[in-house]
Order: sequence, then structure tokens, then C-alpha cells
Amino acid sequence: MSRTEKPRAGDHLSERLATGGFRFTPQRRHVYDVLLARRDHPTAEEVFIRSKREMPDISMATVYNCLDALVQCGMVRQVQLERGATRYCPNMQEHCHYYCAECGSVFDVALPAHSPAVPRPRGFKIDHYDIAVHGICSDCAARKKR
Amino acid sequence: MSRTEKPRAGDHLSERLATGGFRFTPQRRHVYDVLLARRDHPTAEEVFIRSKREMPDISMATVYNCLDALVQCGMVRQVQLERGATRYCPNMQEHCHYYCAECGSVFDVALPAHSPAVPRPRGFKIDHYDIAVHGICSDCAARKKR
DNA sequence: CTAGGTGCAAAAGGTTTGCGGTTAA
DNA sequence: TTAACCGCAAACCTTTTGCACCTAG
Repeated sequence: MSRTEKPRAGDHLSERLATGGFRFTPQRRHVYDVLLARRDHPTAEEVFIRSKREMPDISMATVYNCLDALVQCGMVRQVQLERGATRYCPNMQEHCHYYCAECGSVFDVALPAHSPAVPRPRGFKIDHYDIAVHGICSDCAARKKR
Repeated sequence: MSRTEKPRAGDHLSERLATGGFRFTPQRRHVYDVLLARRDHPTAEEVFIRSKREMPDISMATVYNCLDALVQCGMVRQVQLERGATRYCPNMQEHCHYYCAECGSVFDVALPAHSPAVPRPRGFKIDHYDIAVHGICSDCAARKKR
């Protein structure tokens, strides 16, 4: 192995990738670590920039490849909030995304234990659902009041 | 006025545009009518193609301009379901979007009267929220079973 | 050993912008 | 009358693809 692997303690990234039919590579490990380090819902471009700090030769195509593999094996979720770039979120618990239209920040809010539960139309097999709440965050609301 | 206006009966498009500070134009009327005609959540590109049938000189830039105006004055919602093009939905009632990962179709399901209600974190001013349910529609599920 | 992954560069897809002419109010 | 809007074309941003080389299993 040509690079340090630095496997994070608790996660089972290697196993989860294998289960999904994907190989474990240093790039996938690193992209996932980048997402875990700051849970601020970065775009692929932002993940690319952060990844290059420790892995200068990584390419944009590889970042997309890694993100897609992580999404397909259930370690990461895509978050679509507005026209423009997709964001990525490594929080797999049930939660909604609060998006501030003023400053663009996104934060997670866990859903109550017995979650709202969307309607289950006959025949439709639900895989997962995403709740995106749009509005103004408290910081921006305060700033605008003045 | 250089074009037929064909104002639809019930809606108050002209007034709603004016309230939002927008002008009423034949293009905006037509783009909105195109959305109402088939509520299948088309992309801007698809709206452009359909609009050109009756208004051959309309441009893509104008379609985006019209869609944005309609969104800003509360007549249309943007729907972000996957990487790629944004879709547009003229249904302003509370509902969620069911997206079939197999065939790409999207359909609306009204939310129960006393809707799920997302958490309301202190200070965050909610404007609206979007619920997107991903899965396999009944047609595709049946087809795959065989 | 080899299917799958990587890095690079070019292409494709989707959206925005600048500009000269037109029009709703 | 005039700020807003239109159509066109070019620019811009995001994502995908093709290809030669490499590597995890």
C-alpha cells in the first residue's frame, strides 16, 4: 500500500464498500474523512479543495467517483437545496436540513423518534426521503433586524 | 399588445406578478400555462420546448426569467431531486414529491391536513419546506418483478 | 492476474450574463 | 416616458466521459 491508510476508529468503511461491491482505496478513505471532519455540507468542489491539502494529486473525477461510491453504499447522502452544486452529508441518521437563503449555511436537525412519516402510497417502494427547510437562520435574522 | 393574452380563468397571475414587483408579459402567462397544462414537473429545457410550440421565438433565457419570476411571486416551486436539472411545479398546496429512481417520474402526494410539521428550531424563520421521497414507483416495481 | 479505480483533459449539461432593441404600465 | 423585459450569443459553473496507467483483492 503506497499511502497511509489512517482508518478511523468506529466506522466500517472498508466493509461497507465491499458489501456494495466497491474497492477500498486511500482516496475513498480520505474523501470520507474530509466529510466527517467538518459536517458543513460541502459541495464536490469544496471536498476536492480540502482533499488536496493532504492528497495533492487527487482529481475532481476521483472526488465524484468517491462521493458516488459512498452514496451508493449508504455512508453519505446527497443534499439538493438550490440550483447549482450538490452538497454531501455524512450524517445518516434521520434528520432534516435547514438552509439559510441569506448566508447559504446548512444545518442538521434530528427528527423526533417517531418521525413525521410521509404518506406511503400503495405500490411505491420508499428508499429514503429528504426534508429541506428553507428560511433565514437566527444570525442572519438578527443582522437584518438592525 | 402584440400577442393573444389568453388569461386563464381562476388564477390571478397578473395581480400576483404585480404584487411581487414584476410585469405581466405574454411570455410569463404562457410559461405558467405550460406548467399548468401537464403537471409532470418538467425541467427548464422541457418548458422551453413546450413553450416554443405556441411561441416559437421565446428564448431559454426568457424561460429562466419567467420561471424565476413565477417562483419569486409564489406561483411555482422549484424541485431539486437529483444531480442535474431543476424541475418546476405549479402546485402550491402542501405536498411531497415521490421520485422514481427507475423511470425518473415524479408525482405529488398531498400532505394530511395537520401536516407532519418539521421541527422549529429557535430563531430560524421558516419560509417553506420541501419533502422529496425517493424510491421505486409501482409500475417499475411490477416490471422488475417479472 | 484483472476488474475496477485513478488522474488528466476534453466534452457535455445546465444556468447566467451582457447587450441592443422592445414593451408594459 | 422609462425601467423592466425580451431574444440572442457567449460565458460560466458543475458534472460526466474517454483513455492510458495503476492497484486492491
